Amino acid sequence: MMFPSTNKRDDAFASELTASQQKAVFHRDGPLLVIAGPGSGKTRVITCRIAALVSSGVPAYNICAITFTNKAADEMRQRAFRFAASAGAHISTFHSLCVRILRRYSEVAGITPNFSIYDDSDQSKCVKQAIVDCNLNTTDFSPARTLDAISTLKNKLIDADTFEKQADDFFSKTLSKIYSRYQQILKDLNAVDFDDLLMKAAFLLENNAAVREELGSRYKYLLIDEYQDTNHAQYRIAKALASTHNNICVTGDPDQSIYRWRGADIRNILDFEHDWPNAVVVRLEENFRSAPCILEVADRLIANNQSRKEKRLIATKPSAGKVVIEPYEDEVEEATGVAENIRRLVDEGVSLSNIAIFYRVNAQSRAIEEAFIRSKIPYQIVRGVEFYNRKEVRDILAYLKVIVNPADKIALLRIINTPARGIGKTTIDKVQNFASRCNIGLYEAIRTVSQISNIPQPTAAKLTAFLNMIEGFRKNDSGSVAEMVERVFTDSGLEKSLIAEGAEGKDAAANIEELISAAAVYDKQTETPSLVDYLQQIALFSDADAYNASVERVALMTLHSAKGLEFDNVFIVGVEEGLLPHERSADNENETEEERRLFFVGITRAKVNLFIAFARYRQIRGQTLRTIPSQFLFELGLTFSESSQRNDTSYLESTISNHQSSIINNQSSSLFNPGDIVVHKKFGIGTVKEFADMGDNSVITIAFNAGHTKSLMLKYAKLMKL
DNA sequence: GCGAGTTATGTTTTT
DNA sequence: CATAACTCGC
Repeated sequence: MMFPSTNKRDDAFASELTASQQKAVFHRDGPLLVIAGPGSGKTRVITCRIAALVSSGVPAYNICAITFTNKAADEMRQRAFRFAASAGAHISTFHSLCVRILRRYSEVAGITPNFSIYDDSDQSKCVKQAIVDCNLNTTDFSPARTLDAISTLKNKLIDADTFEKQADDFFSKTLSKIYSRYQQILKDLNAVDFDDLLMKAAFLLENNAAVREELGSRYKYLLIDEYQDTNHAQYRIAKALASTHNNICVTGDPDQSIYRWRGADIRNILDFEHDWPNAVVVRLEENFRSAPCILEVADRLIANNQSRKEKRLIATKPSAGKVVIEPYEDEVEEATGVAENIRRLVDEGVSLSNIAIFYRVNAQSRAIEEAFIRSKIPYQIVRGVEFYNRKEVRDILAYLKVIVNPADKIALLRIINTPARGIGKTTIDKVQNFASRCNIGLYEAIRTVSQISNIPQPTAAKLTAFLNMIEGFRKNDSGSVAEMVERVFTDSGLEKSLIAEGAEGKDAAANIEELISAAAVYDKQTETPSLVDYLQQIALFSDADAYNASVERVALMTLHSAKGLEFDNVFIVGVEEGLLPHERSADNENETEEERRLFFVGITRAKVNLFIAFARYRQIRGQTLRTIPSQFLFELGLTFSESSQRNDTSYLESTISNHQSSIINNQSSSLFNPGDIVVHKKFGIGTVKEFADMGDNSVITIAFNAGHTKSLMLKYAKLMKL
């Protein structure tokens, strides 16, 4: 059988395709479910499948592959398109596909194609407004929780009208009001949030047969990777797209489902056979990635999940590599230890690009970074959205948004006086009042500023000048995004104001230069570049998209971003109760199981060596806290010391031994005894020197590890005993 | 209208 | 602790 070549690695791989892999790759028509463990080559199977379909006569144009991140899409495109005939297949994420569909069928979808895509800070502003508009206050209705509830509804494809009908209790009724108002606000601003993209596309496909059939015959073969992490909206989109041809192929691993909190519904993959009765099921349980010892611990760990179908990980690699659990005293030593391990690996000839550090929360990256800077280890933090969240970048993007979509009031308010041009709060309020009285948008109101009676002439002139500037940008849109960014930067006065700021502004200006280069890359890579398309694309960027595998740097990322990647050497840090599993999932068994899957995902990224680290003390939000090793560590079936080898407990023992006699004498007669280790909210950890139990008036003397000794009134001191 | 300084507040993971 | 929101003086 001739096998289409995709890339070198795939060639080698193809010549030794297992029987199951062949079955999946060469399956032609009808539904196909690939249940595939980590490292089983499931993404490669999809890539090969695209090529196989093409070589069996299916035009690439008729193939649509959906990946989890833009990065994964890029990679798949690159590999699939090595087999030239595959070029033209549509490969993207669900969200990007929806943007494309909504733009193409904007009229039917009831949306203007230049819509803004709102990120969570924009969303938060809109929902706050919605809450206020409903005569509620944001203390009773927390914007974050409200947004969460709305997001959950949208992911289930329950729109505001439907929810209004089913809301029966007070809370639901209130939420329903906010939801409706929030949607109205978004509509007025010609904006959508992430969930709207899916919801609107799903409704469009379901309610409009013509669109559904047109897209169904365009995408005759639908392939979806990471299917275990799709939500209900994505499920319905997939179902609608595949309803005419039934050629749907999904791959996934229920054990790697880590986005339930975001609406991912594991039933999508579990019920696939039920949904598509004649589905062919292929299981890929062989693992071609990791050393047997790594798979062994992964297997033992995941076996602790109750709600799971048993699945084995079959090792195919020869024995090599190791798994170690390393205890450290605190997060600084942990980071230093990781750095030392890396130095050792480098001495053995390991390339930095073969090393990754995973952590549960982004805040953990700081200690690691500091250690790497000290040890001069080059690293890259995989946080793509961070760049686009910088103030100066957001400012420029807000200009672009207004140029594309003047109805975008959030963006307009951001730039109307940035840089300062004499349009202050009072003026803006006046224009806003006028706008709402006339029932027009803010931008339109500025256009008719002469009609606003109480704005003084000089201020009106400033508003008009601002408007003319934006209109000027709009008229001179050549299509090149880089050119536009550059023009906006200089003509808006932002460049000037940054230069005036001095050193800090210089950094900011450098970031804009970077933005211009990035835009230039976009211009070059896109067939018909446009500002609208550019803005809608970058709105969908994720952290994982920033990972650059080709640079000689250690990669630092969250466990979530690690999905789909692999490294020879993996470090997972902070494996402690409260962090992994995260404290917010402690009271819920389902959530604890998801945390376990997250750890499982992290572990199975490692090809050769796996280093798992935890610290006995950790600074969390400025407080040093005593930690407990994660329950997951004990589930790995390895032996490990619970105290750090380096310092052992000397740090504690030295303080305790000074007071040993008093401990014995006093027994535990009172609340606190000399020698007790306590934590103070502000001063951190310390040792009790003296304690006189006088009920409400007790005074306690503590020698804090920070160096000072303090006597505190017990009733105010809020101490925690360790 | 502007910006510095202060105070409140919220803290997981992300398309 | 880190950032956002807010106050107050210029």
